[in-house]
Amino acid sequence: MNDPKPSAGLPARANGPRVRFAPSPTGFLHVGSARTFIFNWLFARRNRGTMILRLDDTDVERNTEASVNSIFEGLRWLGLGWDEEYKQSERLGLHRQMAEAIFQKGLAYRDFTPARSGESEQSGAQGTWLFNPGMRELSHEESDRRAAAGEPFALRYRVPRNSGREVRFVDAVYGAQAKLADDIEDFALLRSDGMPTYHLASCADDADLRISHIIRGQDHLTNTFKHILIFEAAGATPPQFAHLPLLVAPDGSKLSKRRHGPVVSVTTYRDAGFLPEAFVNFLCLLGWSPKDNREKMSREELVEAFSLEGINRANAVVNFKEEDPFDPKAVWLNAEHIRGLTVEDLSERLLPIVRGAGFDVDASKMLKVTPLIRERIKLLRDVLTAADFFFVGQLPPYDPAELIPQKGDAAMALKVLKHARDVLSQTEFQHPVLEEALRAAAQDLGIKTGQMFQPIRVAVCGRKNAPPLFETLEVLGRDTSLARIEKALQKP
RNA sequence: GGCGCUAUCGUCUAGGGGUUAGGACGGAAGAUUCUCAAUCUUCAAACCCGGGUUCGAUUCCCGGUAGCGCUACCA
Repeated sequence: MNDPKPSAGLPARANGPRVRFAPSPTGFLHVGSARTFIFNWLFARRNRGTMILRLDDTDVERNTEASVNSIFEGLRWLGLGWDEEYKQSERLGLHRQMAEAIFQKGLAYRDFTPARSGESEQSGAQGTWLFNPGMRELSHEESDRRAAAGEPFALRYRVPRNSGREVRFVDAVYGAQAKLADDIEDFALLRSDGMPTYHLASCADDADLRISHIIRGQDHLTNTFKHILIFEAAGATPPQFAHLPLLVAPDGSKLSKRRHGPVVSVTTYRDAGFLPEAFVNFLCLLGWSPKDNREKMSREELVEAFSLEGINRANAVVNFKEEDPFDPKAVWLNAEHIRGLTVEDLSERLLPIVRGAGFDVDASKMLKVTPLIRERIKLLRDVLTAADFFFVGQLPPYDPAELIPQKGDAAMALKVLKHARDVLSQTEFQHPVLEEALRAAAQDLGIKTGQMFQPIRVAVCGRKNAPPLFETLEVLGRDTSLARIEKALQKP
């Protein structure tokens, strides 16, 4: 059921770049992860490369099936697809092989120190735990003996000490990077239960899958030095790296479910009525720019314009508020994309939402309502508040005072509605005809058109702000319109 | 603490040794209009600080500050 979907865009070339999105299934699909996926996908499509989805599920403790489902659900909604799919937990043999090879070369050592219990870390307030000489310098004999005796151990990379060695790489976004090996700790390759760590598994798979470009969050920028060391120890050529600035909350902190709630989950945007293409567009503009002032861009335009050079280096704020959970620009872009949809397309997307809310509406009715609200909704779900009166038999109660027109009184409202009833009962319910008839009616009564239309609008829609009156009447039809006017006549 | 990264309007960003520092969202005002929306016009709004280099720095260099990241047998 989780089959990779065929990707859109140019077909991949056999010798094109290979990129991967490698989420760890420990939660729902995060907006930051979605953006990373999108940038990888864009890069792959732009360069006729291959997009790979790899579940980095080596943390048995925290992985959940629900999370795997949530990630697929989110990715499916984005509708971008991928070409190959792997699960890290099914490749453990490969990881252990690489660990063993590194160990055989003497570039890693067994660490018999018992694992630190979760909380009690933060030990060396004075300095970093770079390495433990006792374990690092353990003799082969003793190391073998203790291992043979079944004592558990973690396998650690033997990072060069006092060698003056600098580990370097060139990041496509952040430029030349260098770090003294002395500042890199002896990180773990294998846990004492034999499971590979993220660093090992990730590098082993990247090498094995012939990943050419690693495009991922900037939180991995400093980890990359360790990865270079691993690739080197395994005799593999490191891929190219491109780190992405992070998405952060308005206060600059990183987005977290606990602190910021559902706005960090992709499904929240889907459920609120974002168009996937608008959401993708929005995310692209966070930390990347086409540099030509374009904002609204289609998928094709994004693919065409995308390049690593356009990626920015500073973190980007997702500008949400407590009262206003979505970034205003995301909402605006969504409205922009909605307006760009054909009536048929929009109507089809609206229908399930309207039905889901309990309204009994058929496709042809929806198709007639859609053009009246297309420019009035920002999120798909807005259809429920913008067009509800089209879908109900009876209007919910409203304040009769609303029927009174500007600079008018209850008597005028009454006069207008009575006249409207008479006119509408013998007018063809068709937009231009209705307009002509009602304008004439206003003239008859010697009032302004606004004063004429407003009471009718409220009587028929139950509110002051609504789509244009004549189109609305046409869609509503004579029976419903007259019944509602009749009902309004009982009110004041 | 150590190491690394970053710094242009409130937010997303363009730019780059000499510019009226550009665009967009949001905000304000106005036009249009049967209300709302859409659309159009206008306005307010920014180069973190301090030193250099230079005839000239927002731009280049250094320092500071602030923010973020890594510093787990998480990823």
